[in-house]
Amino acid sequence: MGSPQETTGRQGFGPGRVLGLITSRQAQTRTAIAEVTGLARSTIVQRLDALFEAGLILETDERRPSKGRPSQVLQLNPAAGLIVALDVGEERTRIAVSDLGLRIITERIELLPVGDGPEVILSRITTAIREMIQTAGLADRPIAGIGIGLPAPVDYEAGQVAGWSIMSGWDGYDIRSHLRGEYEAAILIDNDVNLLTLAEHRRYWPDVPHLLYIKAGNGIGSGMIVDRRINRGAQGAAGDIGHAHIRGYGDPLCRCGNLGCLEALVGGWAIARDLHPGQDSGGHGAREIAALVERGDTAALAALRAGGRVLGEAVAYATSLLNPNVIVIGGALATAGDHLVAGVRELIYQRSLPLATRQLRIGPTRFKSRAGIAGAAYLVLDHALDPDNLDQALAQGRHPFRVGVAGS
Amino acid sequence: MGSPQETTGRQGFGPGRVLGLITSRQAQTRTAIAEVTGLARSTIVQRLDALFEAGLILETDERRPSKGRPSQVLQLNPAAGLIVALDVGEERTRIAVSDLGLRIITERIELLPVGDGPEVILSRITTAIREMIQTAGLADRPIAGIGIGLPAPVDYEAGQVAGWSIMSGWDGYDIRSHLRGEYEAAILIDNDVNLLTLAEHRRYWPDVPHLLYIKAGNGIGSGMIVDRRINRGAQGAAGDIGHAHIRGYGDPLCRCGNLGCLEALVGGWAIARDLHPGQDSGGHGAREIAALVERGDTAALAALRAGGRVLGEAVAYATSLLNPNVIVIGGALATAGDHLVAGVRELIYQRSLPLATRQLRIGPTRFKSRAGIAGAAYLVLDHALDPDNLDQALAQGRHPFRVGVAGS
DNA sequence: AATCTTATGTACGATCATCGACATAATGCT
DNA sequence: AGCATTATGTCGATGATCGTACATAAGATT
Repeated sequence: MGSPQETTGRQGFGPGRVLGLITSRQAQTRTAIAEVTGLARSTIVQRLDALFEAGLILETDERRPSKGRPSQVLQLNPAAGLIVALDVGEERTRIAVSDLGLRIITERIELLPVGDGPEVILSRITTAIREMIQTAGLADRPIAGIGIGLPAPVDYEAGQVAGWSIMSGWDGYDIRSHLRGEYEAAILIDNDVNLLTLAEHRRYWPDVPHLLYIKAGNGIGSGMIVDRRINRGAQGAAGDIGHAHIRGYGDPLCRCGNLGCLEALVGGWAIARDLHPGQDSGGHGAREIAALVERGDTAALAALRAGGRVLGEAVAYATSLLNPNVIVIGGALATAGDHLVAGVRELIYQRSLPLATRQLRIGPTRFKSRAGIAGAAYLVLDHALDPDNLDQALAQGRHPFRVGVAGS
Repeated sequence: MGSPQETTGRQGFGPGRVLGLITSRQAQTRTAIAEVTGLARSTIVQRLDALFEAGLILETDERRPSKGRPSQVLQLNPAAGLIVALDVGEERTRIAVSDLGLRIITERIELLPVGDGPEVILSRITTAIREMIQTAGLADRPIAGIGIGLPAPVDYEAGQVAGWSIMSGWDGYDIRSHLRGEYEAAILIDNDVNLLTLAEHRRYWPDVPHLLYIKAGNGIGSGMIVDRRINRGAQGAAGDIGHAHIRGYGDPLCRCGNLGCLEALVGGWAIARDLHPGQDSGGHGAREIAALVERGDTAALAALRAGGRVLGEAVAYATSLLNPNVIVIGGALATAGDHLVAGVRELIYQRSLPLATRQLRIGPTRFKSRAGIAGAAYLVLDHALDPDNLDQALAQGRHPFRVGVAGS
């Protein structure tokens, strides 16, 4: 006991990192934290005092029994702040307000066609948020941040839509400035698939360093966790494989104007198109397929399985390139029975290298309909609880959730 | 001047990070460092004293002129330690000893078939290193680390070959333990293509966050820098695209036993096979092609260009997935004229999304034959100069290059 | 019920990092 | 040559941080 030089090596354990130990459940009692950090317990008490004073932590009812006095379990104070999570879709936007424990307090879905442009949409969203917070009687709680998922490539640093997409009129629009007038919280904007990926990772695979997420809905997209962090790529376009060209399946016309895109082969609209040529599914092929599978339509079922194999080609290649620990498949097509996932699995195990597949786990997402919102919330949480941000704010006596500089 | 709250926010500027400012050329004089860090100049002098004492930095002859007393430019002391870099190939191993400025002091190439197994090879390498250091009169200099590139998937943390490859008999062999008896320096082992990627990034594109490297030689491999760091994947197999299946080119037999691998289409041996069916190039197709192109052989030239287009399909898909800033193409095929690169470029600009390609730069590597060694050296340098390692060592009064715990 | 064991609260002193001030050095400018 | 200007060297004061020591709390054990 008390062997020398047993420090954790790395110094610099500010309040932020201590909070990190608590939220990550690595150490939740005072003595445990002292042991893990190697710091004196008195020092830890100092850190915790700062966190108590800022209202960031609470003592739980729970006590860990021991042979002596039981220890008090500490916890992030869920009521320390609100998280506003937005999942912006092509036609509908899901708005949720949750606490720091990611428990949703209010939720609403607004019909807002993104084509109406950012001014209109953002104003209506702002109104909705204000109403929701008022109605729920939460007006006094500080907002830890606003997380927004958009169906477009996003320049995460700049907080702007980064290029061509369904969101015409949004490209380059300064979303943060628009909302900054209303809120002085951090505003974090990301691509929707990235947020699905983040949610999946944080919720179900937090210990895994590399995860590949495939969204198979009406369109096809992907996101990836590399070394425990989202990879957004140079322009925020990483994961945009929907319009990658896939040889050998007859190059059908894609809605982007090119031929033979992955999406034109296995996107929901494409599978619907192949199931009953001539008819127009009205752009909601994925939902239609899901409905058919529900009814046990064998043609739809076979189409999904075949689509899975085509998708599997693309995923197999991505597997060779990225060598993930886990592949998660989401989107309307993935959750319509196990058929798409089965097709993908089939091809991956057939195609990829044994080394890369030996320990690879492939499966459908376990989220129902709130994955996007969860991702947006995790984004905010990760930012709000970031040790550097926190320590800086606490050192300056500033409230940790009030935005510091011009920063994100 | 002296506006309040102008601190760099992040505290914890130990000697390690100060050294980082110097080596990265962000701030090379005492006053400049003080400005950048926001710390008092006297504090910086303390940090520098520690670095001087450890022999890690030097004052250059260079002085930055100003209106008053010119400032002293500081520099990493290249003679503070030796870097041993090993580029292990299938038949030959290149061994280099360099200083911390990455200037090669001695170099040698040994004929060592990896098939002889780790015991034999490593023993002969050890002998060679000892001879080289003795002959060059460097026996008194500490070794900052030994960097090893292997033509196989490598578990970087464990320092072991991770799966099937040409290196039969190496799988799971504990390379570090073998060398640990001889040296007490850090021993860092990585896949050879990862080291090519690292070298390319550090030497030519240090400011770019995302880089994709393609090695087109006899085999095909790749490596990637994601957020300024190498992505090695779950089992160290990231980038292994040589045996990914590519549809639509007739599925020729690959040397791995499968059909239609990328390597079987555009690997050096495959192109040579197509140029003169029936003959056996003796396994050195890439060199043969390079020689033919040198002589102006039009058939070889056309084959290379066509190969570039096929390779381009794979690279285009990787581009969509990763959205890199830069793609560098290396290997014997890439440096044989511009034909392969031209073919790749052609396909990428045709296939990939405009957003991802608008600012994308694609080109051949500028390295000649020492890229592998450079990568191994950078690996060691990054480790030896890692702020956390350094600060810990200095705090303990330990020499920074003597290995601390059992660690890497 | 008394005792043991472990967690927690609090206070004081030692240590360390950091800073500000003053002295000195080296060049450009007049 | 002398002055202005900027870089650097050095030292003591300050303040935060940390650890030890002692006191108290709460349950387990006997």
